[in-house]
Amino acid sequence: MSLKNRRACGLLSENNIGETIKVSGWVNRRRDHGGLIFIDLRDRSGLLQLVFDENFSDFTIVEKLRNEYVIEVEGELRNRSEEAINDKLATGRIELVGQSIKILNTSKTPIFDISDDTANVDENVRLKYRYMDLRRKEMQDNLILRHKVTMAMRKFLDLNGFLEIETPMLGKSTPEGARDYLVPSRVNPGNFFALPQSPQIYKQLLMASGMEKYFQIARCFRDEDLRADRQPEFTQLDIEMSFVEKEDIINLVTDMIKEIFKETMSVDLADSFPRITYKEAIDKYGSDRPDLRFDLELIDIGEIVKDTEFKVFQSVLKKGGTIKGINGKNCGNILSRKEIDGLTDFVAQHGAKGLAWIAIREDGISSTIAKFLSDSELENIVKAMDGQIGDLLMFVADTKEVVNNSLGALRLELAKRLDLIDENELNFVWVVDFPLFEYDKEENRYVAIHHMFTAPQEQDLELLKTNPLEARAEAYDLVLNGTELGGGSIRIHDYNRQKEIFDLIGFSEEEAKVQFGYLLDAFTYGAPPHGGIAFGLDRIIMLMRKCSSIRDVIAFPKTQSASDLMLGAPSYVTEKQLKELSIKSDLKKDK
RNA sequence: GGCCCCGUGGUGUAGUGGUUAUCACGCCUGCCUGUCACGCAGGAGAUCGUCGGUUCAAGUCCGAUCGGGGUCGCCA
Repeated sequence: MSLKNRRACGLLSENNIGETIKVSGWVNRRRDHGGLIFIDLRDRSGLLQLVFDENFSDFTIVEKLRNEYVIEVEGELRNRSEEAINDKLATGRIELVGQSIKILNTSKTPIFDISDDTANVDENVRLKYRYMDLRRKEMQDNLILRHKVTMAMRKFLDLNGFLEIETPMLGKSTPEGARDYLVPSRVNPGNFFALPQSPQIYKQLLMASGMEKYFQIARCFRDEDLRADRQPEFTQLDIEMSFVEKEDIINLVTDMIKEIFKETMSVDLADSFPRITYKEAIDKYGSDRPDLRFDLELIDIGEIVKDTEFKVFQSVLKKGGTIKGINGKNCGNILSRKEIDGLTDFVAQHGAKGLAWIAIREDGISSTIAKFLSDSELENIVKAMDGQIGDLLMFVADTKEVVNNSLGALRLELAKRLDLIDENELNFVWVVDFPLFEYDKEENRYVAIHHMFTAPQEQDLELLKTNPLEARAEAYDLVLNGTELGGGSIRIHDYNRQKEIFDLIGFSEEEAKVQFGYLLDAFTYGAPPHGGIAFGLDRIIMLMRKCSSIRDVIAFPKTQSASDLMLGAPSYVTEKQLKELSIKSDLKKDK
């Protein structure tokens, strides 16, 4: 029997009844009735029930089959009898009667159950035996969707005139941004390449090259600590276009996202996504990636208590801080005193020194701070926050940053506890009008919020000279359910403008030339106006598949300590290798 | 670097300082011709992550360490 003419298990149907068919795959499960054995055969397309009875010439081979053996079987496809139909299976109305069988490979007893849909196996084990984990249907579906999404992206962008262009992995370390992964250069001792944190500069140079419309499904590397949605290497859909304005890019990628959801999940999204300014997002939700599936808005009560006697509020306001509250609807009834104390610990993780609260009860107000506030202040606060009986009003008074961070996080936490989130909703929002800079107190200078090639908004150009922190950028982020899917900007394409920005973030002319001379040069040879965006592919797939970590949509991900449990990477290398690279380690080797 | 959680047969788990360390699935042997989480009978399988401490006695308490996860910092 040759491997040719193999059919896909999951694609067979009643249309194939009576045909002699060859299938091959893995033994998903066997049911041995003595003189009759059923095998659920699994291949990538699905499951098919095979039947063998004791009259079959190679029945002794069938008796030896175990889970995950790889077999090839030829036989006749037939209808199951009425009572034997299994509605849970796509191929539940048919079965293959085995007429010949060959064991292509045996398998040790699987470490965990491949046929079980639930991934309730320790992630350690799954990662060490990743090739087994990836046999599970859930994981196959994740990678299949990922494939479909990238295909849809390529198709959409191709139809819109984009060129897919590869850029180098071995590039140059640049200041700002994340920590680089470095690669030593053997032929240039003491010199290092950096793996790209993103193809940002390359794609701008491609615009200077006249490519006009570029995209790449690009691997990016950042040597920072890991999270559920952060891996040291991850994939971006990277896009850049010439002769465009912000609206062109927003419109294009809105259409692309719609197309992707339609084509891969048959989901119809709205024609356009709502927009929110950065300022409004921070003011109302305490985050630049607000989850708008629920309300729980932050309310500033600074104005109400501006003349308060309450020392804590007084001193915060005097120092230019902020006092905001959030109304935990009905929380007064739901949360115990202990749980409320727990929320205090929760906001403390985000820097808040305390969580003041006012519980509105049937019999009046219960509060940690009521005694420090006047009746009218109290009344106005309750009114401003629409406090009803049963509500729990919670407040943080601190610097603007701490207030927004802690209440933004509390908002999400409350939504979870109060079960306010509709898991099936797809809430897209564009966040626009980001500031160009923020102030870094440690380094005592401005730093770019997006990156230093982002163009300022036309009407804010004057502010660059007077009050740079007020200047807004021509930048935009696309947020889905509180996760930043992607972000981009219109770039600077003018030599002097770019120098001005470098100057503001404290780059000397000298330094700018050394670091980015080639880019500045490019601007002097007719670089077109351009802009673009980049999307986190892993995050998109994670959200589409409702996974809790991008590890589940990456074939071979790394653990939180950035290691690969299957390969045992990273690992020590030989002294000879290091020597060739002119590298010395100051760590004691323990092997 | 900080905080929090987890680590017990192959897998998932139970386990008030004193048990022969619980149960389910899986595995092995035998039986079984319509199952699909097949069934029935029997069996094997655990240095309780590692090291140290407290104690007459530690899976259990304490400390350290290793591994995994969540999160803050960090991630333009």
